[in-house]
Amino acid sequence: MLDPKRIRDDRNYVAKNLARRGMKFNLDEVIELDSQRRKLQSQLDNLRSEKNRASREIGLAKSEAAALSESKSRMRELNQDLKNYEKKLNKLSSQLNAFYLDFPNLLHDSVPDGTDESMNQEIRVWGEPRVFDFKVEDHVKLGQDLGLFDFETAAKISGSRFAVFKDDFARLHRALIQFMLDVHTQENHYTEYYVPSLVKSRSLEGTGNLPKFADDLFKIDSDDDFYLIPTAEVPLTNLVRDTILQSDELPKKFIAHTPCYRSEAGSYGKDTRGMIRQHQFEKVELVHIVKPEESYDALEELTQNAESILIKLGLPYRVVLLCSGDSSFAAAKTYDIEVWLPSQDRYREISSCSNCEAFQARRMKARWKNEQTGQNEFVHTLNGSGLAVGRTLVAILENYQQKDGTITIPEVLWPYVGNQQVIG
RNA sequence: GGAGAGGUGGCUGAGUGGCUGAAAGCGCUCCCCUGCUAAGGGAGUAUACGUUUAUAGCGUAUCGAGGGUUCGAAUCCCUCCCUCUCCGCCA
Repeated sequence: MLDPKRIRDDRNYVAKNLARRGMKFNLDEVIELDSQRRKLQSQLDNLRSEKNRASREIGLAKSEAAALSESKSRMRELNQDLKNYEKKLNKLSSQLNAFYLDFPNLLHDSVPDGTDESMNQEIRVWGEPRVFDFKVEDHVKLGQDLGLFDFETAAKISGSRFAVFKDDFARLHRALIQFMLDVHTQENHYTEYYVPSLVKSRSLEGTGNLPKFADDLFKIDSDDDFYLIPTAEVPLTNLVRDTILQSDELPKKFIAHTPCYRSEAGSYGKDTRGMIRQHQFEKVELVHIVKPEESYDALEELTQNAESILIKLGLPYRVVLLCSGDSSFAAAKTYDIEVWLPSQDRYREISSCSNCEAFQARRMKARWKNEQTGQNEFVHTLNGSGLAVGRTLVAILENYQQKDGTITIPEVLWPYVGNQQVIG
């Protein structure tokens, strides 16, 4: 959510910035509604003030019957007025709120203009894509030939966009999770959390997934208002919802491994083969809660933390800065990390690291006590994958494949798979 | 699922219809006193919105949430949510 004060005080900048995302937003209406709301509120406050004063007087002059009945009739009038004003105010407020929830975050000035993915800016490249002296296979063929992937059975059980791994792949998959958690907690100083995979809509509203992107989510069909999380960013960031943190508690660095569930509505035909795009996948998620002045340093740190996993695994990747049109709703600035996939002869997203500034914090009332100003101010929140486990597995299969169809396991994982060095 | 108890400020905990945004204690901050330490004295210490040059002042709202009774609700009534205890069931 944007700062309502900023919308009215700095409307030209806000309008220009929102336009960079390539969408139309009705600022004028919001500003008009907001000014109506404030006017109405102060009228209402005045009425309430009068009411409070009158009822205090009645309390003091309880015995004088004449004054009493006069006051009481005045009170009835007042109450009638109050009801009307309250009704109006509620209506206005919910209208306004709907607008506020609908606006995406303002983009940081360093974000390049652009309409789509093709206009993202390459920031750095790490590693050399391996040169193969044989025909490379994609992860699906590799896994199926080794008998360790089973998409048909997955489809039987759950339909399309699900996977079944077995044996060495199941173990490698688990090992990756363990490895990522260990690196981030031990070397990068994240605090590990175990969190719910089912969350209330309020939590999703806090991160910006609701109300706008309900179609991307799986909702539990019960009376409980539960959704499956699309990412651990949701429960992790909501750890600080409705709190006021002391300045010495910041920065906070959270990590959790969770399954992630996405409906992938609207992605029909995209990545239908294999396990690039699944309804369910595992992810290790990083979240930072920081003071505003530190958030852009934190974004660099977070991104490098995610990159460190790929470096250790020896997987070539690049970092791109998302352009205005490709940046997500809650983000002010996002770096995607893309890993090299030999079968596709290109880089594919494996992590997305975003600074949401105060956007999520304002929605979830996550604040800190700024001792300099004596004020409670909104924290900045950041999140990034560290990494998407399924896609990491894909990258390992493809980049470490050998001519005979077997897979070499990266050395850093050996301790996690009983020193196994080759699959197949 | 059955039975019961309860949700008040950073914490503990008073408060059953009227200057109660809320006693008291603890904690915390500042000041005073004391040679250090300990003890003591005083002041302050929720959040949001509106108004405002103002982190001054003023107004309003908030005692789990919503609704109702009343001139007036933390206090009475209803609904819901949550927590705890015991029993059952289950991972």
